Amino acid sequence: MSSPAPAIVWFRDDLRLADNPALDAACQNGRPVVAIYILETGTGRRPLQGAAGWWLSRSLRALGADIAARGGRLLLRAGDPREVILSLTGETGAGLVTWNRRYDAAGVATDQAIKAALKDQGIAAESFSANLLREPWQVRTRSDEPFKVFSPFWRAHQALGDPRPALSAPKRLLDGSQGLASEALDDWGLEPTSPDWAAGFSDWWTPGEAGARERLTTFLDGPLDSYAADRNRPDRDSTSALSPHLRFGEISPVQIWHAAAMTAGTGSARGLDKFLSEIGWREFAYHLLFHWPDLHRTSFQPRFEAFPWHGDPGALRAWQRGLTGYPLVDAGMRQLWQTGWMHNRVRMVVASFLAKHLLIDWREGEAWFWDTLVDADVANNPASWQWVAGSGADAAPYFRIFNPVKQGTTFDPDGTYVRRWVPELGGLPASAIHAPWTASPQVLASAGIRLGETYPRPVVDHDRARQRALEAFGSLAPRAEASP
DNA sequence: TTTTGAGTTGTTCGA
DNA sequence: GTCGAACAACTCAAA
Repeated sequence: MSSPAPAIVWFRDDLRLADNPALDAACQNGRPVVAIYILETGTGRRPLQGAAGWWLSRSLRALGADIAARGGRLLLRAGDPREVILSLTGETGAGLVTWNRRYDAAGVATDQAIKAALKDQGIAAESFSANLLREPWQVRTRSDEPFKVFSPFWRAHQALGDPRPALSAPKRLLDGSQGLASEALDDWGLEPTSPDWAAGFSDWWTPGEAGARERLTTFLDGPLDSYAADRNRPDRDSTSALSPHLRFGEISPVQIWHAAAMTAGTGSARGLDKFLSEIGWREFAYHLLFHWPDLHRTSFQPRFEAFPWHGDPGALRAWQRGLTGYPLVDAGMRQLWQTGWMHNRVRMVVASFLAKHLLIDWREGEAWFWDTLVDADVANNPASWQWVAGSGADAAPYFRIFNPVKQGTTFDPDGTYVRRWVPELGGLPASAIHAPWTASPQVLASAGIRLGETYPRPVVDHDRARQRALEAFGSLAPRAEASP
């Protein structure tokens, strides 16, 4: 008896073997599997770059090893997926192609085109829900519209019941890739060489499915209990730090949901609810992206398209480099640069600082994060930036302007976080660490600090910047309907 | 159709 | 030091 025709499983933002419906479907009925990852060009999707490229490279390495350990092989090819997939079906005689869905407009359009082309050739194509708890079109208001406000969205989402059960990983894979060409990961140049700005990343991260699982376990066993309060403390390791693993699908929200619900004891109900609602915000961001596909380019509230942003290259550069003179802002921007990640509370502070203190277009900040975050996410990143800037769905009101000094004294009271990332301020006492310009000359001298030389003076004065922002934002026309 | 309650994460001021 | 109000109305989503 000859073996059945192979199935192609196309890995994208789902670099895992467990709870992978596309993989699961491909290897049913004893089918040989051809696993492929495509470095995509020509489809108009946002190019993956910078820090996320580093992560992708490491994650593909891990996935390739995991697949090999089960007897299979991960093919790597670069190009237009509409051509690569069709070429591969010709090379293999595959009768089935499977993948897990994505939700950005260019990705959806690409997938639809490929599905239609495969059907024309009599090849089955199946796509699956894998990377969200619910598909973005499943959650609707009573009047059958998409949601624009988080709380009712999340209530309606939860009212749909528990997510589907998680799938386990296939134990063995029948390799259908004999004789097929694969490119070499190193040739893709995803990891930097000179300068190697990612040199410190591997101190912090273990990309891949095993690393994701370990991170989840560590979080559930410890910080989850006090998550409701401690999640705001950048000086503590109190968040899950799962974002890059989720970004690349090394773990699924379905797996996280079940594991968290299973682990949480009665005492941590608040921590659990809060944690799951953060997963909910990710769901909401994808809901928004699916229904408002231009989310990263166009303000959700159209009136913001008329906002007089300041083009200020010097201030932008100071922000990017962590040289604004506000220690909490600078600590965050340097944590981002050195680790590819930033604590969520600090993300809000630095984003508010860019959009409100500096009046720089949120798109500049979104683009910088897109380049420097290992978790750069096509939905979360623009949705969160628009939320902070005030232009987004259910956004922060414009008069909510974070005071970087007050945020520092509240959420980093001892200055531990600032000292870790802005070492030149390390000698300051906690009373001055968030506002060095208020320290006496003696305190500065004994800490070895010369303002304007070893550490910058503030690029803007908080009170003046706040007034300026209130006036600028207050002059905006009233809100108009955002249309999908 | 109209009404109504609600709406992630803040800061400042003055009593 | 603490507390409530002001900041600004407006939209969303359900009843």
